[in-house]
Amino acid sequence: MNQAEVDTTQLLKGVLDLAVLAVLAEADSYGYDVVRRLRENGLDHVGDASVYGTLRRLYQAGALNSYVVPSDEGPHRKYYGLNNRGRKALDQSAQTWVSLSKALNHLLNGRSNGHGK
Amino acid sequence: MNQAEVDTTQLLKGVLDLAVLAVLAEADSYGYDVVRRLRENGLDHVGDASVYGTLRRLYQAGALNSYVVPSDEGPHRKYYGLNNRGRKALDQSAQTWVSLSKALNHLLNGRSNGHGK
DNA sequence: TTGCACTACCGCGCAATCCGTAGTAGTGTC
DNA sequence: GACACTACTACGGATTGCGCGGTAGTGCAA
Repeated sequence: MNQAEVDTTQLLKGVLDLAVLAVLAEADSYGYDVVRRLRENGLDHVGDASVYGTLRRLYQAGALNSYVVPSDEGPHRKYYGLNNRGRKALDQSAQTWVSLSKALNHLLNGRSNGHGK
Repeated sequence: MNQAEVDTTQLLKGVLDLAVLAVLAEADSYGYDVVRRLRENGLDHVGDASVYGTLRRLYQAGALNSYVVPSDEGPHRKYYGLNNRGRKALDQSAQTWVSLSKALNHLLNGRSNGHGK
């Protein structure tokens, strides 16, 4: 409550889309698996519901196409994959990210840090 | 509306706190000036209301102290500065940021990009 | 005087989105 | 029948940035 630190949650807010897009760029995938890959890549605290939500949003935005694949070891899987729009979106988002990322790092380095205990 | 790109707005959501903290780490400042510095550093689209809000939130969270300085060329200025808590918060937030930033970049580089345009 | 621009700050309501919890459903195992 | 794992969905809650508009003080020009 009275913590002033930035919460991962808040950071994730703008970044999840990008992360999911990036994961899907590697290979088509379904929700459950996306969550796993995200976690393997350092996004530990991602809730599954967030990912499913993101997936659906991106799909509705026209960035993904999807197809259902019956699974041999569980329920069916709803695969998602990038389409043209998705790739463009990834490209743009990546740029936006990089530019903001640079700005932030610049600000953080502006600190005359180094006397850090 | 039907764009799938990441909006700067959403990215800012998690980052504004950090950015403001970083700016204040350089030197005490007041809202109007923080906005200016943020913009000079690449955070172009920051609304002033967002900054004032952030400042107040951080202050209420106990990360900042503030004092009013009468200005000779306009209204008074409400200065804000980092205190101990604020520095710690900045430190922690910066770490969180770096770690997420790394994860993201890792994901983005995972792309076999490079055939760019 | 009146009007305008600039500095400086604040309040309100909106919209977006991530989370936690819980629920549904299919399969396999004990 | 109970449980675990896979896979997806629904719902309400909380946070937070934004746009718009308002209040004030100063200085300049007409």
